[in-house]
Amino acid sequence: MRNRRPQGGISRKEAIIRAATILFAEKGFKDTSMAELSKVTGAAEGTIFYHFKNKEELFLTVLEKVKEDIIREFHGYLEETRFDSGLDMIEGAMTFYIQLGAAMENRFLLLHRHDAYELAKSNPTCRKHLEAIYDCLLEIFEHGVVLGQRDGSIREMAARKAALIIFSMVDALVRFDTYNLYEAAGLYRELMDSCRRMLEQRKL
Amino acid sequence: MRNRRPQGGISRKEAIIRAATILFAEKGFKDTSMAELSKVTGAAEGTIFYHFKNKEELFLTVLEKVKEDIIREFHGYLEETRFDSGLDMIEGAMTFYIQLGAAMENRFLLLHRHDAYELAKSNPTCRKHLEAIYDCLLEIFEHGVVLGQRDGSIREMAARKAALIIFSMVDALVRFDTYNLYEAAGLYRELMDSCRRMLEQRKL
DNA sequence: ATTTAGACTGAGCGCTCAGTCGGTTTTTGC
DNA sequence: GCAAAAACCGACTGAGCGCTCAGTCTAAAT
Repeated sequence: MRNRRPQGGISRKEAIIRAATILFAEKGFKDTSMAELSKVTGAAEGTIFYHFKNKEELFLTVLEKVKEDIIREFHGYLEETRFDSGLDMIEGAMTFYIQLGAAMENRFLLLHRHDAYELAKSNPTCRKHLEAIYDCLLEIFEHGVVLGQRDGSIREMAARKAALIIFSMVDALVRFDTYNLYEAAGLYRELMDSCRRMLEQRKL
Repeated sequence: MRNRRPQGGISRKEAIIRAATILFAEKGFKDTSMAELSKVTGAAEGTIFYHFKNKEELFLTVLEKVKEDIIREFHGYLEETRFDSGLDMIEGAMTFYIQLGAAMENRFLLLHRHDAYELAKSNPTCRKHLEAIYDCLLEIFEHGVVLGQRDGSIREMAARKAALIIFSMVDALVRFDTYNLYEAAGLYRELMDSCRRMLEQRKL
């Protein structure tokens, strides 16, 4: 009955974090009970509270891992990819964001819930994690806009605002996909096309 | 101590619905307790369950009112406004959506939470309300695109997809505003400008 | 004045939950 | 091989939850 070393070589603590990520994402913070988490992981409730002093701290640990995962993925992508123009860079980043949204579905779902934002109101650590994620994402788009304006592929406009608009568009696509409201694949081409028209320099 | 007829001439049931709308929007379904709702309205807990058979039915009643409010507002707007072109209609509808998002902040916040979508999975009535709201909104944008394509102000593209993209853009702005992530006013011009460029016919 | 039905009450019930604690097992360092 | 430390266990606790119910109050009908 005892199951000390969980399968796959990962530690019990790590197993709890992974299971919690899925549960928090799929059911939300309030609707995830420690009893259920205990059942899923095979760890006793006491064990969970041995590793995390309370439910909120567990949530914060989950969010921190999500932050690290997302930032690592994006930095990895930027390092191993070269772009011909700022517009190219933005399109590449958009595509990568959409792919990542599919590959890391439950981590993105967690970010689309209200739990983290509510906690961020009272918890500075939580706010820091969220800011770090969005800063990373917005910076990439913003940088692309600035580059594109230098190389002439993108029209003059406030770079941060453009980044926010682009971000809201790809994020909506990821949302549509996770909620099965509309097949992301079906909207992808129109979205990229619209975004290019929105940004590119007009020939006078 | 007794407070039978609540102030303002509205019935006790109506007062409960209004208070519940605010609480569900601001704190979410789970984090709103009947005890708190009882305190806020001045009605005993038993009274709430006299009017609504359970918490879920109260939530559904709230959502139904929200649906009616939003649809009424949009139909009213469309009836009393004339447009010069399809593109004009879309821009008008976008502006109206953004204004409505500010004027009916907590009703929109309710729609941006997960509660209704989670309930919709198991409750067909809930699903119907949500579908009615989004059908109403998307139809307006879609109709604008079709009109614009006929009058030559909008380029050829799948109308439903264009409507989804436009909707996701204005909805993001309303979200930025309610969460105080970015002042909606500061993004408004760029958003409308970008959207026009995205949609309009290109001179060859 | 009496009846009656609908609106309303609040103590209390059964249950779930996050978190605790005393004790046990496993791992580690020597 | 042994002791100390770390990991783990699960029964338990008390607070808070949605909801019930036996009964009270009010206003209109008779």
